[in-house]
Amino acid sequence: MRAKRLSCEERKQAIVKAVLPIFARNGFASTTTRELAKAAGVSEALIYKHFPSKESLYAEIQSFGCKGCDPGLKKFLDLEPSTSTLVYIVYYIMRVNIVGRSKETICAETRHRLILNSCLEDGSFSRFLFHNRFAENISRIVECMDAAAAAGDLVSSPVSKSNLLLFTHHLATMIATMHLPKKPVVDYEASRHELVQQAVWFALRGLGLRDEAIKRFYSPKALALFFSKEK
Amino acid sequence: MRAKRLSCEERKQAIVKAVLPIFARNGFASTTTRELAKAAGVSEALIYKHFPSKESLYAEIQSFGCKGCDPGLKKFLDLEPSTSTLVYIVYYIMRVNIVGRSKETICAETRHRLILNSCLEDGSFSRFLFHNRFAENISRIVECMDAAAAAGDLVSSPVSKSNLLLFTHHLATMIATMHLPKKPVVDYEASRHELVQQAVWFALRGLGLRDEAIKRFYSPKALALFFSKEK
DNA sequence: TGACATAAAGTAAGTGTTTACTAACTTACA
DNA sequence: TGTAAGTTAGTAAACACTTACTTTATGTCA
Repeated sequence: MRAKRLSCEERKQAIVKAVLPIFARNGFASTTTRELAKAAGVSEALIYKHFPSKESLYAEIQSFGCKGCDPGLKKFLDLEPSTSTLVYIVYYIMRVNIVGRSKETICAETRHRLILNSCLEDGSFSRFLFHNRFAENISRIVECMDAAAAAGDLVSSPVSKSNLLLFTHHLATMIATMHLPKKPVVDYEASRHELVQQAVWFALRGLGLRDEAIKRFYSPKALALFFSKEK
Repeated sequence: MRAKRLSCEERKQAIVKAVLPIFARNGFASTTTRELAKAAGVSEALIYKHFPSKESLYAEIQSFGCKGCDPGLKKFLDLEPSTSTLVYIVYYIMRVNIVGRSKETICAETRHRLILNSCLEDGSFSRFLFHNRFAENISRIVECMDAAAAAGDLVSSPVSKSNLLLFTHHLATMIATMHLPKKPVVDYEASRHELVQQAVWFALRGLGLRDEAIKRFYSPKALALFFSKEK
C-alpha cells in the first residue's frame, strides 16, 4: 500500500483532516499512531516526517479545528439589531449545535468531542474557540438585546447580558453532548428538530423575552427555511 | 512499603475509593495501573487479586459513583408541591452542580468528569445516573410545576415539563463543565455563588415562572441558609 | 527528445520503553 | 500453623518513535 505522492503541504493537510475525527472519537491517549497512519492512508514513518510527535499532531488538529469563521452566523449578525434578529440568533445557536449544518469544515459531533475532551484536559482549545467564535460576536448580540429591550420585548434581568447568552449556548452544547453516544444519554421524546424548537423557547424565556414577543417573532418554519438557505 | 492488612472486602472498597478520582482526572486510557496502585497505596499485583482487569476496576468505580441516593434533594422533595418548592429545587440543582456540597461520597468535580468521560464513550454511566438520580424524582418536581401553574405563577409552555427540567439540569452541568480546567473555559465575571443565582433566574424564567413569582419566592440568602443546613 | 542526477515523498523493519497482567514468593493474623 | 493478604520480579505485547532503505517527480544538459 503505497500512498499517492503529494507535496509536503498537501500531505500535511491531508493527514490533519484524516486524523481529526479519529482523535475526536477516541481521545488523545487511546488513539494509537498506527490507527492514525491507517486513517490517513500512509505509513507511521511518514506521519513522523511531517510532525515531530503524536502530541504535536494533536495540537495541529486543534488549531485546525479553530480555523475558519462562521459564515452562517455572520449572515444573522449582519441583520439589523432587533428582537427578530435576536430570535434568529438563538435559533441559529441551537440549530447548529443540536442538528448541525450540511456543509462545514468539521462536523458538529467531532467538534463537540474535541471541546469536551479539551474541557477534561486544560481547556485551552475550548477557551480559544469561545474567544474566536463567540466572544467576538457577543457585542453584536447584546445590541439585539438592547434593541429588544427598547422595543419593550425584553424585560431586564439581574444577570449580565453576556452570561444570559453564555447560558443559552451552554444549553445547546449540553443537549449536543447528550446525543454523542449512539444511544442518547437522556430520552427527550422529541426529534432533534423538535428539540431545537423547545430549547429556543426555554432560552428566549430565560433571556427575558416576553411570551408575546416570542410568539410574534418565533416562527420555526420560517427560521428553518432561512437557515437552510445559508450558502 | 507494605500496606496495612485489610479484609478482602475492606481492601476492595479502599481501592475503589482511592482510584476513583485518578480515573476521573485522567480518563481510562491515560491512567496506568501503576498510578492506580500508587494512589491506592498497594502493589499492582494486589489490585489484580481483587479485580480481574483494569476495565473491571473502571466498571466498579462507575457503579460506585452511581450508588447512594441524594439526601439533600430528598429534603426538598419532601416539601409540599408548590411554587416555593419548585424554586428550592431549581436552586438545589444549580448549587449542587456549580459549587458542590460539603459532604458527599464523591466530590462534584470528580462526578462531572466521570459523566463527561462517559458521554464521550458509550454513555451508559451517565444514562444510569440520570435514571437513578433524576428521572426517578422528576414526577415529584412536575407536581411542583403543576402546583405553580394552578397558583398562576407558571405560564404554560410548548415544551414538555420533563424537558424543561432536563434543560435546567443541562445548564447546571455545562456551567460545571466550564469550571473543570484550572483556568475556567469562559469568564463569567462572577463568583460561583453569584453564578448559581444567575443560573437560577435564567432557568426559572425558562421554565415559565412569572417574574413576580420569582421575586416573591426566590430569596438567595434564605435558600443558601436552608441548603447549608442539610445534614 | 531522452538519459540521467537529485531531492524529496514514501516505506519496511526495526528500537527501547511502557503497559497490563502474572507466577512464585513472603508475611501476618485467627 | 494454615490461610489469605500482600509483594517482588518478572512476561509478552503494544506503544511512540527511528533508521536505513526505495520510489518517483522534475529539472537539466547533451
